[in-house]
Amino acid sequence: MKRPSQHRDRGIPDATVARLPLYLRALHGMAERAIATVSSEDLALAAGVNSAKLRKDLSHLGSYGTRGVGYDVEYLVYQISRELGLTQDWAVAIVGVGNLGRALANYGGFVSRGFRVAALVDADPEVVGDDIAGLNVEHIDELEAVIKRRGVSIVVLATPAAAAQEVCDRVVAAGVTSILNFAPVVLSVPEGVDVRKVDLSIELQILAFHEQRKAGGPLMAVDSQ
Amino acid sequence: MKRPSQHRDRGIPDATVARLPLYLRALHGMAERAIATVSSEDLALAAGVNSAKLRKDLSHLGSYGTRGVGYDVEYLVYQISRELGLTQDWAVAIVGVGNLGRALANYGGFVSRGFRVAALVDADPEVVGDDIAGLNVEHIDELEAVIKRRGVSIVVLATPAAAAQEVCDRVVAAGVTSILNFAPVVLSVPEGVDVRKVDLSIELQILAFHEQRKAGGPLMAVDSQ
DNA sequence: CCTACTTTGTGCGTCGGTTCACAAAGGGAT
DNA sequence: ATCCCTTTGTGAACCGACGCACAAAGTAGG
Repeated sequence: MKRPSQHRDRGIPDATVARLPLYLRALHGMAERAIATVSSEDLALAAGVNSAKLRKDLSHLGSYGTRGVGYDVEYLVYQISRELGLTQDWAVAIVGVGNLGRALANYGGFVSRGFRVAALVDADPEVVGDDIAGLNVEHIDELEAVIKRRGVSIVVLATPAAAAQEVCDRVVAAGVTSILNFAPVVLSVPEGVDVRKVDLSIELQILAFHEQRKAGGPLMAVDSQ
Repeated sequence: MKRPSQHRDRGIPDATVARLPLYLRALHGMAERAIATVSSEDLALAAGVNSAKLRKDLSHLGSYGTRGVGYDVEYLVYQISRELGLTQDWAVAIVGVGNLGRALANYGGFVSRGFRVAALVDADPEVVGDDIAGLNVEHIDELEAVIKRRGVSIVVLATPAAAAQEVCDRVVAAGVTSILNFAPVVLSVPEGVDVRKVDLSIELQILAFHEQRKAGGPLMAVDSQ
């Protein structure tokens, strides 16, 4: 009982998954401007990728396009959202309410994509109890209780580097299997737990590398200043 | 027709460049703990990569290890820093002093890697003139002047999405060729300008995709144990 | 000096991802 | 209905990255 048209089991490449949110963002913009259908060429342009790549990416979800016409914007938004799991509501906890944690709590981009900041947690008694972005900051001692009570399934780590691994261990022990880590440390987690890391200074260092190349050119003789 | 191959191939793969900051971070930690030499195995563990990959990455910079011994920590720190261009001082301007811009201005990870936040710029008269992280927020009208006066070579965009492209155009026109973009838009820039983007909600969406799979997505195909 | 041991540097098979190019599929006009 | 035009979906070549496995190169000890 094999369906030739169904190849959406396990087989979506990581590189494709990483681009789906990009397409989704471009599609949302088009939906707002009341664009009904879009060609792979135009969508690729809006998302900043090659059109062949876009078509191949979308083909992994199924055949949602119409040859000679393009893709229906609304329908594609729905299909990608469903594939990414954005049709459900995700409760996110932010641990570490420093400058970054605060910025994240106030960041509008989360809410608009099916993510709900359900809890803020910190260790500093100075900030525990504060109201930030309409949420009460809770104490780190309550971490496990908060996760269970609020049904948190994704944790954002915005703690100092030194505290990240310990907090990570605790949230994993509490059943969380998806972590977004802003602390500049390599977290070690058991099999089955997903960690994605964002390191702001790493991005700058990569830019610096290329900038240095550009500035120096083939002859790197201007370094004495 | 193939390009004549350079004797010294200065072309370091992008994947390698992206990992060098990771190695550097691990090495700094070791230097602080007074570790003099380190094997590829240990360093790879600390950086969270495969040891063969690490050795191959380092071999692109030169033969800085000693067989049977390992790598000299201090020396390797210097070599990687130099390769990344971190031995010089980079002046960074942050445009957009909202929650995120504020967090970035206060983020310690920049300064410790050779980056100096040299200017803060915003359009809101409410925040222009404020002191944040020891810096005076300047008005967007002064953008070009500030870039020139402070020798800014890297710009961090933390503006609303709607303003990002216009600011981008202006900083590019002012001679900046390296941009770190936090705004959720695809920037279009001329050839020769590097843009790296960080989109917080994209990372969450990727996590949600995998989380959905784990939880039992379209098919309840949960592995036993 | 010679032997035993450690660790680097890399050749090579493999794999995933990107891109090209085109046949297949649909719409619209006549 | 038939022809022409547009655009998708994909086979296949290409390209870079990954990781195994091993020879080369070094240390240490007798």
